[in-house]
Amino acid sequence: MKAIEKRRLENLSAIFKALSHPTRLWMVEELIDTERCVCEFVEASHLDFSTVSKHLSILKQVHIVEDDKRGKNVYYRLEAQCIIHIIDCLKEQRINQ
Amino acid sequence: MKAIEKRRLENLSAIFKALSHPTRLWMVEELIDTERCVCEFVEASHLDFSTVSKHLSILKQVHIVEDDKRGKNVYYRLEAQCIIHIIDCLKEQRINQ
DNA sequence: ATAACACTTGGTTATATTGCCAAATAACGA
DNA sequence: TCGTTATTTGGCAATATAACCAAGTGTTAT
Repeated sequence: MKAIEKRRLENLSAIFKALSHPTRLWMVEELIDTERCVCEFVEASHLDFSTVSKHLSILKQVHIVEDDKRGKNVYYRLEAQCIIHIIDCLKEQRINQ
Repeated sequence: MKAIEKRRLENLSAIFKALSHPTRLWMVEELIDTERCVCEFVEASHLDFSTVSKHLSILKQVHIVEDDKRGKNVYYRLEAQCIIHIIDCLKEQRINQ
């Protein structure tokens, strides 16, 4: 396999990897209709601030979300709108227990 | 968070997790227009037979692929057709290096 | 039967991921 | 300025993942 093809597969799989954790998937769904600051995720999830921040940075790294700082807060919103369709599409999918 | 909601997110994230490895993504793309037996993936990837088999079983568990045995070979094909659109959709996606 | 082939499964080791805590940074208010 | 709040970063321990090898299963060919 060529190096460029390997790189393409690594990049694409990184996006799926970002979505492969229940918490991050929940975050993405939360961001579908509104932006949220980190503290809102912390409050709703009961996870540590650092944990939430790291999850969001993984989503940000692959451009699924984008952020901006306003005052003391950092607000996150969905950047990759196509994620909405993808999640919808996969909701049909069966899983073996 | 309710248990049923937790389960839903775990199931959905399992699908993304299955797609989150370059080798498995490559396999899925290979299966878009044709079925393939395990040995074809082994030959093309230079990975161990057991490694290839395990990757395929992860894809099978979440119903992305299905298989059937004919003679000595096990043939895999794409079960979740919507994966094609998903991969197309994400090809547009940027990644930070 | 038994040998060969095409897998799958179990075991082990190396590496990656996830969670928390503690410390660093940055903005705001007193 | 100093303290408080909001967030990020670094470090560590527990767990999960991925690779290989070896052994097991099932089918075909001799």
